[in-house]
Amino acid sequence: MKPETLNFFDKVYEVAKLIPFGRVTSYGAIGVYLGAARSARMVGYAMNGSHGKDVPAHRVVNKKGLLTGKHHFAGTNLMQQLLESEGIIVINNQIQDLEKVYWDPSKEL
DNA sequence: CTCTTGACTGAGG
DNA sequence: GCCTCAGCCAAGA
Repeated sequence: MKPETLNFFDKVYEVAKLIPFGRVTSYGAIGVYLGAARSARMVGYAMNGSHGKDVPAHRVVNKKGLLTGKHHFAGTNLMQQLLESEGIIVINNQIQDLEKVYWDPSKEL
């Protein structure tokens, strides 16, 4: 693994791991923190490799608090249940009180 | 190098 | 509120 390869994907995992319990963030927010503000899609794409790692991908949602990535989880509502187990209310694939649970790495770190 | 694919986002109808 | 379009950028074929 060359140092140059230690970039996007790994950084995404690092940030994801730093998400506090009971909080969520958006792909775009992570992208901004990584210096790739326009690469929100890449963040999500990177999450594809988050499997097998201790990356809480369920804490990463789109900017509207919508669980757009839930289809990548095993069950139909696994992602939602994981979030609810952390005290986050999710209704119809959308996070409630998003402002209260939102965590922006570019501001919190 | 070119083309396709996205777990995105914002603007417009 | 819903749907569509366009811009964005990295990785893989």
